[in-house]
Amino acid sequence: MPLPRSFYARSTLDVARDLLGKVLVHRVRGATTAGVIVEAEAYVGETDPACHAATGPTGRNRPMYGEPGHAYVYLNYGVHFLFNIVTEPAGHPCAVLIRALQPIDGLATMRRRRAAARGARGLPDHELCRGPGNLTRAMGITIRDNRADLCGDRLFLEDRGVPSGDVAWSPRIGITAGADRPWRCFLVGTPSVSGWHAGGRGGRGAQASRNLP
DNA sequence: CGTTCGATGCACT
DNA sequence: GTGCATCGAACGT
Repeated sequence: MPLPRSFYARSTLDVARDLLGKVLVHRVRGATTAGVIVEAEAYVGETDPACHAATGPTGRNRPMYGEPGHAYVYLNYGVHFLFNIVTEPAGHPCAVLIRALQPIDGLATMRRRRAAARGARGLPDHELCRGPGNLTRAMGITIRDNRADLCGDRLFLEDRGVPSGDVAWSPRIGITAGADRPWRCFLVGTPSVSGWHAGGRGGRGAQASRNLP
């Protein structure tokens, strides 16, 4: 059962944190894939220099200005689709980037898609949806899913009561502008989480906390 | 281990 | 024409 739109129509940082432990489900051509969200990043409106809305409304970022609970998907580096979830009431151009999943349904489909893309074969389960570009590939999410209503029955999120572990916040990965804002959150100790972990090498300031940054 | 770098498409200036 | 919210192969230490 999809999460209600009210779930998304809240503060982006709250939604990002609450998405951890929720399950992303994609049904396409009879194949279902699903995974638990273990890592996400908040992009918070026109005043956030890393947010696509920092330049004001454009053709690309238009979905962010619309109703919450919709997908914002775009092609990045000409290679990878990145999947975002639009948050906050319409008119507030905010979204949460999903960066990693713990796969739970359709592992064989995921493995086939990853292998078809780059010939990546024999991947361990925890690498199938590790990283924002990898998870869209494994889940079969493409530009066709841009603006999809996540309150429908094709691409949606649901609460399966997965026990959520400790949450940590850190700076966002792969950006330059706005790199000082600790708006990446993840479940500590989950092998599917991309990049560096709290307390991991580099010690780049991840804070273990259930609270907001 | 670590860092660099090419692939590849398109939105935006 | 410039610059990416990436990935992983290839190289250096």
